Amino acid sequence: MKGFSPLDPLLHSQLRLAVMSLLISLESAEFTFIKEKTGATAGNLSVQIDKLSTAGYIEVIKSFKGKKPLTTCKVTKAGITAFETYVQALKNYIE
Amino acid sequence: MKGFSPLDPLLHSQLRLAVMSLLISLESAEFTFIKEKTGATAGNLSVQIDKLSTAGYIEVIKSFKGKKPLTTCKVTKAGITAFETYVQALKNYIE
DNA sequence: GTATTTGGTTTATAATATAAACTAGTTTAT
DNA sequence: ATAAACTAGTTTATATTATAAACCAAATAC
Repeated sequence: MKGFSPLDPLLHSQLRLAVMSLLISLESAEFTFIKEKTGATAGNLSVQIDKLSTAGYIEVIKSFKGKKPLTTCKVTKAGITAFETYVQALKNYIE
Repeated sequence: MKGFSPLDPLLHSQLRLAVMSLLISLESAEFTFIKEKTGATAGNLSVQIDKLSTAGYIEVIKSFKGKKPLTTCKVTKAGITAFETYVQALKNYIE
């Protein structure tokens, strides 16, 4: 019978999962790009990126593109591992 | 690029997803059985079953086993469809 | 009889997600 | 040069969700 191992609550969120999914396939991405691709509001995205960053799942790099502030996100080793673990756990639920 | 179609919030919950997963493979199951398999507390399970039932994803049948109350859950057609849709959407995030 | 267990439900609290309001600075138009 | 509108976010407040604690009624065990 199935195991139903716990699902990392940090990843079990539509927006955070989408962000991680994007970052894993792209290595790194800009805030505005992620915002577009996910359709999230800036506020929500800012909060969720902060959570992923605090958890050490992503790295947030603040710089400037010309004179405008630029926030770039990059997935970390820990983030990739967590994502893979989450996906494996999920499979117990959906297969 | 990936689509990130929305994930049915009713199914995007660890416990409710586990309940649906169980019911889909077993057709129907008793409250106590689901409680054991999922490791949920009775209170939490009661609430989540109620939500799935209100949504029409499961049918809840109340009867008696001898003299004790017996709650049996059965997945509905709508529930199966919703689950399948959820799984397809999820694949955009995790593949 | 009374204490405990079974099979739950209801209600309260904690956690999360989301949106609205705000900050700081830039570009554009007048 | 200054006001209006835009970019790129952050902070804070609110709504929603998840979870747990407290409760209830009946049955069984002592």
